[in-house]
Amino acid sequence: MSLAHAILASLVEEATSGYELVKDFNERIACYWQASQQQIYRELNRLEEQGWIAGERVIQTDRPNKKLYRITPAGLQALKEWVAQPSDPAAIREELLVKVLAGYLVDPLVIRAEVQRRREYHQARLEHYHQVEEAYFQNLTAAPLPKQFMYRTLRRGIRYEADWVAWCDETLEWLNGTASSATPGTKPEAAADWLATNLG
Amino acid sequence: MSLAHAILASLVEEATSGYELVKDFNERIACYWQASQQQIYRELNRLEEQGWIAGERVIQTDRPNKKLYRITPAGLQALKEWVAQPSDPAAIREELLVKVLAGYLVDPLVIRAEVQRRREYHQARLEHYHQVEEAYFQNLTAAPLPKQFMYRTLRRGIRYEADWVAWCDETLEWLNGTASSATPGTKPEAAADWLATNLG
DNA sequence: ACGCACATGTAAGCCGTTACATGATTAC
DNA sequence: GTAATCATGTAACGGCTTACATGTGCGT
Repeated sequence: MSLAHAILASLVEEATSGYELVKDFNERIACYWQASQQQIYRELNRLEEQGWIAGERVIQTDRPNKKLYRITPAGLQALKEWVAQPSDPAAIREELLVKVLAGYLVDPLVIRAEVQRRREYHQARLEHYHQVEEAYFQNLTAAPLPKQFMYRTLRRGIRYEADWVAWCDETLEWLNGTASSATPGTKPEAAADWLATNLG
Repeated sequence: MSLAHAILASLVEEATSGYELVKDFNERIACYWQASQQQIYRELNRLEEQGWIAGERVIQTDRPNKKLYRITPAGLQALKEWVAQPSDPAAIREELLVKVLAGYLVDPLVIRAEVQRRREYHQARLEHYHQVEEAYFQNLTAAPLPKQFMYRTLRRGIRYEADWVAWCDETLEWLNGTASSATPGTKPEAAADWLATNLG
């Protein structure tokens, strides 16, 4: 039920329409929580039924009408209680790494192209985050608390993207060396030597 | 359908039982793909129905009987085709960062304790990965290709955990400064100045 | 007339989580 | 006897993905 709380957290400071929330999730929230348009509209309906948010129809003349949602006292209370509870790390399910693991089965050019593509993706996000950082988070010591907490989430996004770029770089470097000389479809030999190791 | 392919990739080099696969997923695969016991057994049944793997009952006297699964030629072909296709980055849904965003709503001690807890978690995983690295990935240039590709996935895990530790450290440092002087339940003021910014 | 930004929905199906369930063998 | 490891399942539920669907108002 964390999507609900991510929405609540976004509604604390100002009333927002579903359409605007979708944009927020695509833009500034995406670095730590992704949600689709369909998910968001459904969750808004649930939250309203539950009384944690209240929607208000706003008639607009220059645009289609919209519905503005505000967090209710009950919603704020629920959010605070949820924030105070411990949470587990997110599960990781990264297709690219499954493909890297099986990379010896295909033409090395395939993996190299894919890692290169990922590098460009993360590099673009990183540059965007840096622009946001420069434009909106300069005088942090003078900024209000919510903004300082928000900066912490941006820092996570920056680190995450930079780290991916660095992994792509070291992987590309390796691919340009050893792997380029290998023949595709190389017969796999026993390589899982570390199978016996366990996580405490 | 990537769990299926993660399983296929694990079965290429050797026949494995469901029980062993569960352990593999908890230990060496967890750094890029997490799956529960229930998921794995269900997926093994589906893969066998589809003809991508073949199971064989093995009678054991010193232990309960087990079922060994092998990848079939059709399964290997399917895996190769899947690996050759491009894949999107994984979706991130990190509860901790939603809580950090709303951190100004609660006692600063709550967030600090939670970030500290996360730091210890990632630090422990990092140390484990480093042990695996030293024990099993020393002579990489002489190692067979599959092992070298596998090392790339371990490197991703090492980087990921180290990056989290570093973010926790910089966040804790900040929390020990500014945030400790703030009163809990501070009234939120307009802080979402960067709402207008868009991701290309 | 057409495309774009704005604005909000429905529905099917798959995947993952949670809870429950059973049983064999070894070691203490 | 009882805990730990080995070994394999079933079932309900909820969340996420994918595809489809509708309509307004502005600018060119």
